[in-house]
Amino acid sequence: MVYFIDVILPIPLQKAFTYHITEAEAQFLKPGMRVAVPFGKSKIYTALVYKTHNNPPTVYEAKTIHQILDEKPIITEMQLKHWEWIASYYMCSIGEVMRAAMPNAFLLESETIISKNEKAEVNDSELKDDEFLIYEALQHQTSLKIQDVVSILDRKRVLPVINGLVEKGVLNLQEELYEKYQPKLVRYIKLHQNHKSQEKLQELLELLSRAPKQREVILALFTMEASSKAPIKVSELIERSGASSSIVKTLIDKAILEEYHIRTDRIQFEGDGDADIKTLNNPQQQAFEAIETAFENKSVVLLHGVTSSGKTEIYVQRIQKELERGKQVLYLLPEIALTTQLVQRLQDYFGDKVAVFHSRYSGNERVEVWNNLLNNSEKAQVVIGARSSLLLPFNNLGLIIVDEEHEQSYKQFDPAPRYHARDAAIVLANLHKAKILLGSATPSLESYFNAIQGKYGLVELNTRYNNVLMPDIELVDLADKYKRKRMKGHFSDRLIEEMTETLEQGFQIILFQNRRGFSPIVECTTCGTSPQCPNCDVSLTYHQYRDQLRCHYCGYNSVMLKNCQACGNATLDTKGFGTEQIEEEVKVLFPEKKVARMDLDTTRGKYGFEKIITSFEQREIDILVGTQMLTKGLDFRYVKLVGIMNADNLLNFPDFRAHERSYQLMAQVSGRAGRTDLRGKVLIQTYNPHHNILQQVSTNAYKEMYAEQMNDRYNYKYPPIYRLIKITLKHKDYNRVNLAADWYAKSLRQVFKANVLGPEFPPVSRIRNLFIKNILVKIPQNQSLTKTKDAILKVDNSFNAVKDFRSVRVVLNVDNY
DNA sequence: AGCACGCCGACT
DNA sequence: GTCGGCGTGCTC
Repeated sequence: MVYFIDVILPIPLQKAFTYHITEAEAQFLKPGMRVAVPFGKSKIYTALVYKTHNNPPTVYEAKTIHQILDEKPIITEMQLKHWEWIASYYMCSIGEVMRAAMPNAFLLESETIISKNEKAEVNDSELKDDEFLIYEALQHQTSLKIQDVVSILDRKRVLPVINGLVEKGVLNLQEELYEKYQPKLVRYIKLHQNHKSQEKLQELLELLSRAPKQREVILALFTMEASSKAPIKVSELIERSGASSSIVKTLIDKAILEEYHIRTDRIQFEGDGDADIKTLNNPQQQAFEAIETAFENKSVVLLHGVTSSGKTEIYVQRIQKELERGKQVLYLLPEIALTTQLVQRLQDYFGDKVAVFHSRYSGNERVEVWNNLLNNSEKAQVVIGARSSLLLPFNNLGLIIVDEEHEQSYKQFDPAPRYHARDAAIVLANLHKAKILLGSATPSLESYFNAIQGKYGLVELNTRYNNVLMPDIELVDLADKYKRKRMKGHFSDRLIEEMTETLEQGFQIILFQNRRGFSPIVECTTCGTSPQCPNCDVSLTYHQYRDQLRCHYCGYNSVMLKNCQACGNATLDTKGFGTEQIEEEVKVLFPEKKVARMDLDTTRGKYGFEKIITSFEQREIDILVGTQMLTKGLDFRYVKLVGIMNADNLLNFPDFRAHERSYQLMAQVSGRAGRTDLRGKVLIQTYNPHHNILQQVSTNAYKEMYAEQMNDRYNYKYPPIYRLIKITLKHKDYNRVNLAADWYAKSLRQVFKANVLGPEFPPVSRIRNLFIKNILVKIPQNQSLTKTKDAILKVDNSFNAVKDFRSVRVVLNVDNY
C-alpha cells in the first residue's frame, strides 16, 4: 500500500499539493498537523495536513515530506471546515486563509546555510576574487547565511557565485528550519542545595562577612522566602536587596545561589476577576430576557440599542451564562475600540479567563493565545479580539458577540481572504452550534433587514442608561451663516457660543471632521492647476505641521511648493479643510484651552492612539478634533458637546452606502455627547439642513432612515436586496487594463447580461502607478450564489489563458461593502 | 506568493 | 564585458 497526503500551503494557489509518506507516517499524521515539505527548487515550507489517502498522482512524482512538526493537530477540524467556507465564499485559496489565520511563528521557513566542504582540496589560485572572499570567510566561521554572503561581496546577486563553488566541491549547502516561537522564560533564584541545612547556613554567612554586598543579598532572599512561599524572581531579588545583577551572578557562579527558569505567559492579566457583575436595570433586564427568548428558536439575534444604553452590561451577563455552562465566548470588536478600559472592565469580572487578541500583538503573544484556546485552557475562556480572532482554534464555542456590528472595518479588503468578520462569525457559530449576538446603535441595513425578515431575532433597547436623554441635535445652515457673515473660519457663531458655554462649565468637546491633513486640495488661483501625486491619480493634501504635500494613497510626500509648477506664479491657495486646520482654528479661538487631534497622522505607533484617549479621559485635553476614529465605541464621560464641522462631504460620497454610513457616523459621534446625567448637545454644520438623512439623525429616526434607504436599495438593486461581487483589474499600462477589463466584462455579460456594471475607473483611477478598473456583478436574490461564483471563476480561468492579460492583476471581492 | 530562469539596457 | 532590471513560468 502506498500513502500520500494532500497539504495546504500558505500560498494563493487553488491547487492541492500531494506528498508521498510512509505507512508509519500515515498512521501518525492527522489533518491539522504541520509538516515541513520541500517546495520548488530548494525551499522548505510549512504545510498543513489536509487529508491522507492512497491515490498516487498520475502526472507527476510526489516528493516525500521533510519532517513532521507537530505531535497533535494545531488546527481543529472545525477550523478546517470554517476555512473551506471562507475560501469558497470569498473566492480565495484555502492557503490564503491559512496564512491569515496562523500566527507567523507557526510558519517555519528554511534558510540556506553555507558551509565548507572539508574533504575538498582547494587550490587558492583557482578561485576568482569573489569566490576567494567566500572561501576565506569560511576559514573563520563554520557557516554563512545567504545574507552574510551578500554583505561580504557587497552585491545582490550572489547565487551564481555560490552555485559555482558548490559545483567545484568547495561548499556544501543545507536548508535549516527555525522554530520561531520562543517561550518566555523568567529567571528565578533559590539557595543552592549545598547550603540548605542550618549549620551550613551559619558557615555561609560567616564566610560572607567580608563581602557585605553578597551577604545582604542572601539576607534579602531569606526575608523574601520567609514572607512568601512563592518562587522568587531574580529581578525581585535585585530590587529588594539593591544589589547589582553582577553580584547575584557572582553568587550563582560560586554555587551559593541557584537559578532556574519557568515558562510564563507573555500576557499577564491585571484585573482581579472578582468584581461583582452589575445588576441590570429594568430596560436592560427586559432586553436580556428578550434575547434569551429569541435564542430559543433563532441562532442570531440583533440587539439594537441606542448609544449609551449599556449594551456591554448585557453582554457581560450573557458571557457569564456561557462560562457557567463551560463554554468559550468570542467577543468581536473593531480594532480601534479594543482599548484598555474595555479589556480591564472584562478582566475585572472574569479575571484571567479573558484573553485578548489583536493585530498589535507580537507573533509569540499570538501563539500563546492560540495554544491556550486549543487546549481549552482556563486562561482563554473569553476571547476579546478584532476581526482576525475569528480564525482562532475554538473548540467549545457557546457564544459570539459582534459589537458595533455595522462597522465597516469588519470587512477585510486587502489582502485575501476578503472576509466579513460578522458574516464569517455567523458561519463559525453555526458550525459550533453556538449563539451569536450582534449589537449596534445603528445596525447595518443588511442585518436589520435580516432581522425584519425574521432570519435573525430582534431586540430593541431604546432608553439610555440612567435615563440620560438623547443628545439635543441642532442643524446649522452654513449657507445662511456665510451669507450673514456669522462665520469665523469654519466655525459658525452657534458653534462658538456652544463651545464657549461648554468650556465654561468645565466639560469637554469633540469636533468631528472626516478628513485629515490641513486642506485636501491646493490650487493655483492664476491657472487653476493643483499639484498631483506622481504615482496616483489624486491631488496632494497639504499638511501644515510638516509643511508638506502628501498623498493619502501611496504615502508620497514633498515639500510644500512656493510657486505653481504650471504657471510659475506664487499664487497657490488651499481649498477645503481637514482636521489639522480645524485644530489650528480652535487654538486661535480658544488660546487658553488644550486641544488635541486624533487621526491617522497622530495615532501612528503602537500606543499612539491609546495615549490620546487616556489623556482625553483624564481631562487633560479640553477639545478633541478627530476623524471617524472618534466614533468607534469610545466612552468619554465628560463630553457635553459634539460638533460636526461639515456633514456634506459625508453625504456626497460616491457610494451606494453613503447615506447609510453618514447616518451611522453622525449618530455614533453624536452618541459621544452627554453620557452622565447631563444632556448632551450636538451641532451639525451643513449646507443642506433639509437633507433627509440629517433630519433623521437629528430626530434619532433610525427606522425612518431604514425604510427610506431600503426603498432606494430595491429601486437601484443594491444590497441587501441584491448581492455584489466586485472585480478589480490593475496594471501599470493604461491600455492594457482597458483592453483586459473590456474583455472580462464582455465575457461576464454573456452570462449575467444586464447585471454586469462597468468596467469603470474608480474615483481614484491610479494608485501606486497601477491603473485600476472595476467591474460590478449584481446578483438577484433568486440567483444561486455558488453558480454565480463558478461562472465568474470560469471567466477568470479563460482570462488567464490569454497571454497578454496574464500580467493584469485581478482581485475578486465578494460582498465588497 | 516566492523564486528561478532568461533576455535586455547601463555602468565599473 | 558584467550587473541588475523585469517579464514568464512553475511549484506536488
